[in-house]
Amino acid sequence: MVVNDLFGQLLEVEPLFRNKEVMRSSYTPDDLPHRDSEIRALGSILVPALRGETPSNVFIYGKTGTGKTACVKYVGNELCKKGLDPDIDKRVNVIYINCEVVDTQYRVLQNIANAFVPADRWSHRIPFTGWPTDEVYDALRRYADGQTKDDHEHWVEDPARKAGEVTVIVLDEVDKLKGDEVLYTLTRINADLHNNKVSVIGISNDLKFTEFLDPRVKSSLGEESMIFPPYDAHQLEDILTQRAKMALKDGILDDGVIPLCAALAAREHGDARRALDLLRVSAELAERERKKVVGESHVRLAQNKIELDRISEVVRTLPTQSKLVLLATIQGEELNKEVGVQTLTTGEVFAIYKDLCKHTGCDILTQRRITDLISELDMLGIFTARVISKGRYGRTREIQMSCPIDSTKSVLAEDELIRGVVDYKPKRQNRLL
DNA sequence: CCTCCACCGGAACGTGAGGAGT
DNA sequence: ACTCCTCACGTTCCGGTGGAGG
Repeated sequence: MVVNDLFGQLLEVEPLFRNKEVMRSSYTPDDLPHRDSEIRALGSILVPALRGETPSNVFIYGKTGTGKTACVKYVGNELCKKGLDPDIDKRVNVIYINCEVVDTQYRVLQNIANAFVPADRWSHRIPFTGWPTDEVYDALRRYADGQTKDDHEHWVEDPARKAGEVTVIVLDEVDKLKGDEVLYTLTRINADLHNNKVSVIGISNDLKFTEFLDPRVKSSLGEESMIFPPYDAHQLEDILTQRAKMALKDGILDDGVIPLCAALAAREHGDARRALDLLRVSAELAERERKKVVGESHVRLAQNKIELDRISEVVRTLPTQSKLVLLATIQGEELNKEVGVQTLTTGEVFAIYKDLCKHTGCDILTQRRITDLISELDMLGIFTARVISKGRYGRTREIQMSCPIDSTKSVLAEDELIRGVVDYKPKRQNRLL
């Protein structure tokens, strides 16, 4: 049967959203609830920029979804705006780099330098490869110091800029950076500048990150440090209410929806991103059902969907050997269920795993290695493995799946190597007890 | 109280891929 | 083109261990 006017039909669905972008975590709202003190603190650290003095470098720490990035972006914007005020007239450059995307020394320097290149001078941009790193640094230094390239590619003082300008470089997720030389270079760049100043803001969700840093970097980056605490359920409610007002049409949320989203997200270390995702997915699900109102049931569904998507993604990107271990665990559990036993041990998983390797032609890793792979899968939350002692019968890990078996299997079946053995029936081991 | 199972998990080392320096 | 280094992934070796059963 041919579907008549497929998209026409789909478009007829009454949308519940007014503006979905607002619900994405990348969106920076004009008002950040419950972050006044952090915004004030950051503002007072950066305010010297408006007097042409160098603000201290700042290191910001906080778990995911605590508003670090949003606050920094917000304060950065305000800072730029205020600098344009004719009474003040101090240009401030705020350059934002996400180190998870831009993770090498070269690319960080290149990105920062290119932020100074005006749009009509596109050809002056530094290529993403090809230059020696120190030349990129030199270009960055000159740009930051108020120079620019003329039509003949010579460095000249930029007439549009004045001495005393401050550049704030924001390095989000600094812990993802490969090597700390960039940090060393950037925190010391002021020694090479004559007219202008640079200060660095590092953002991380890993508090231990600084332990591994070169002590010199550590002290200069940590001149000031800030910690963003997680939101509690009430604060999350306020955030959700504020965003929902902008993103969703009026009166489409049941009373319990926002508190429920907030409570669920608060349980997971007060992650606002998580709360917003929950609310957005809930509304999407309701919309797909062509409902006019989002109910608590949609939130529950959304939570399952998010968790399922996460697991699927993790399983999909697992290395082959880990997939085999996971499959062995699933099959061992199914086998045990038939017999009415509930504990699955490392030894059993390893035995089935060896069988699977033989059938697929994969190398068989040692049991020691498999122990580590089992720990990793445990950490990823795919199953739980805890060490127990069975007295006379030894000490081992007790492994139990903690995600839906059928959907996990179908994700595993996407792997060509494994597809042939997903429905393999392992032989029963001779087991005591 | 001691034994002894069946594995845990630390340490040291080997290997190959990929980057940086020269 | 060359070496050197680092890193991820695995192996080998081995001391360590909670508690049921004797």
